[in-house]
Amino acid sequence: MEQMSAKIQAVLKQPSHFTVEDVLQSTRRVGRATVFRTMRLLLDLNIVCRVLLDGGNLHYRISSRGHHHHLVCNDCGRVEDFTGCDVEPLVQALAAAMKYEIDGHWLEVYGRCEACRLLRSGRPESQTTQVLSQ
Amino acid sequence: MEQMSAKIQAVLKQPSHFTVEDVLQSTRRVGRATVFRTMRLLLDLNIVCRVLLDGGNLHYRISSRGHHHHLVCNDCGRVEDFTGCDVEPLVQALAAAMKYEIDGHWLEVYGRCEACRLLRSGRPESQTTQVLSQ
DNA sequence: TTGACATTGAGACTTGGTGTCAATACTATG
DNA sequence: CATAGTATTGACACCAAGTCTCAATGTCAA
Repeated sequence: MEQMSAKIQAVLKQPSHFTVEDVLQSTRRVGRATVFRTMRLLLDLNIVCRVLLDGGNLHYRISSRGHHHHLVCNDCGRVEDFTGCDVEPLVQALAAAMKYEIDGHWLEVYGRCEACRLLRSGRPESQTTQVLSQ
Repeated sequence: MEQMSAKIQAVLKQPSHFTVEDVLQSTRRVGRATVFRTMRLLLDLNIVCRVLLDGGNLHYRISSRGHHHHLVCNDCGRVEDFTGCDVEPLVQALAAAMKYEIDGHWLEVYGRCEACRLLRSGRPESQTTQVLSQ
């Protein structure tokens, strides 16, 4: 269990968000299974979380601990956490209306960050603006 | 393109939510590729949508057309659409705060429906109550 | 009839993830 | 220190979901 810290260090050095494949690339000599095992562990420990990118790909991301959501820039891929989410009252109302007991929810918001918006004027065209949830 | 209607009929006869594998089971003699192609088409046409189940599995579901979200019962797997979602103001506030231009969002809510809640007293134990987004 | 084009199914391939298992590393404990 | 017992590892086979390719078949219009 102490051995693992090296790998964990490597994982934590990853940029904003990444796939297991990215981790494998950057830390040679670590087995796939080990990386997946480590990711599962880190997920359980709330040290990383998963981001559902527009288009449906799941990436990993160093988590800001605790319940939060993601704001994803579809152009540059940047991901921001936001914690001050006011979905709770909404979810509570829903629970009451539908007579559900709510365990949790999952919210991702997609758009374009300021930098990308400013750059956009002179850009060829944004590839995919189609949103998953439609 | 007219040929496809038979397959589409078969797909539309599926229960609440389903996987491509389910479709393959129920409509013998249709190729995997064809089912995936058809699903993609139906997604584009907003005739089906995808549901992210707790645990991370993506299922398909006949869509109630237009923007909506899902309320998923983790016990029986029942899925309810809800359209009157008031996420918009929240998303707008977020957009302003973060200076993002918002394209869309994805929201799933997980819990236990009334029927399952009533049944629960005499039940062994609910297997996984761990929620994706944590 | 025939040629152009669309649609299909088989099957290879990719990606993300799990399960198995023998080999190695670590940790007592005598 | 030797060594038995347990944990962790990496290689590899496997699985599920989805895409790509391609030859075969179907459809349609001239």
